Amino acid sequence: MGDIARRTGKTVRAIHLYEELGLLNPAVRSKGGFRMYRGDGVKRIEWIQKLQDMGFSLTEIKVFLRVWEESATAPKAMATVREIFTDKLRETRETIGRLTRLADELSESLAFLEGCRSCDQGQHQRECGGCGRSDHEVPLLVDGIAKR
Amino acid sequence: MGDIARRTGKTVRAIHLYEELGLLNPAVRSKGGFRMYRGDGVKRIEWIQKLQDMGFSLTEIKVFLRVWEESATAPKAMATVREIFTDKLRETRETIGRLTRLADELSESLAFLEGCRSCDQGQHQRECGGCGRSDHEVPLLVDGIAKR
DNA sequence: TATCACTCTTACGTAAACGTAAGGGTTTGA
DNA sequence: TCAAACCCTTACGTTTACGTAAGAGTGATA
Repeated sequence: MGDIARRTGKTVRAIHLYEELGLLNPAVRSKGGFRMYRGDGVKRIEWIQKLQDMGFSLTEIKVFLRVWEESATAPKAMATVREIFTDKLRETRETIGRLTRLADELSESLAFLEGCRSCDQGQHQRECGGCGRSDHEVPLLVDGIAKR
Repeated sequence: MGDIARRTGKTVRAIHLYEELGLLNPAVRSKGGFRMYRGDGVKRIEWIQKLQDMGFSLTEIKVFLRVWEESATAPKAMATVREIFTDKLRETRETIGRLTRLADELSESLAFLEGCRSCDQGQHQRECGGCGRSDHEVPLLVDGIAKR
């Protein structure tokens, strides 16, 4: 157990949870009741991890597996998987787009803040945003700070 | 109140929460005790929203504001802001990188799944992953499903 | 066989960001 | 002035993905 936990970077508790939720089939037990995992288990846990990274919740993963199990034939099963992955791919790309725009905003704000380097040491913080030192408008990310 | 809530897309409860947390200064009240907001308030809420989108928690935003308020001089205040934004920009780019890699994996998996279209209607789902129809290895995203 | 590190089950705890309900005033427009 | 639509405060509820503690058994090693 601790073995697989270390190898997957998950805690023992987390792995127990996955089993409780039905994401991971109960492992073979030693006579004493200890869980004994093999490669399959590790792969499944890494799979779960990847889906989590992509933004799937454990509940969604559960549904994923149920749908899979309920698909009788192979082509149907894989068609379902394709559908799920296609959706997630679109979603992931949207997220990347949003984050890219936010990164751009951050860059712009940082560029604006460069102008603050030439500000008087004596200026009080409350003057920020109203100094008129820059030609550009104060970006929302900066302006929002000074607002009450 | 409902007015500003609609305009920012937040719920009344959320805005109350921001005030409770000290992210939003208590608004001017009507004689009856109703909160009356103006442009500043809206801007602040939009600012909070943007930071949330970038992955700041409300607690982090709180710290952000406290640090700002404690910076006596304007140049110091803005230097702090630069630092926070620089960190977040790096972090955001890392996230974009991770998501991009995941999107690539999704694409690969989808490409692999294309091969499943030519699968026999009669094949049972349990055969999936072991059909040998593809030259490529089964990607983890697909292989993990069949693992127990 | 004694021991020490592990593991088991059970079950309550936690942080985030609100949701929701209760009981009771406030605005405003007809 | 009356009703409908809002808003106020207080406070408990909700979901997610585990964390943590308790009490007890297990495995491997010396």
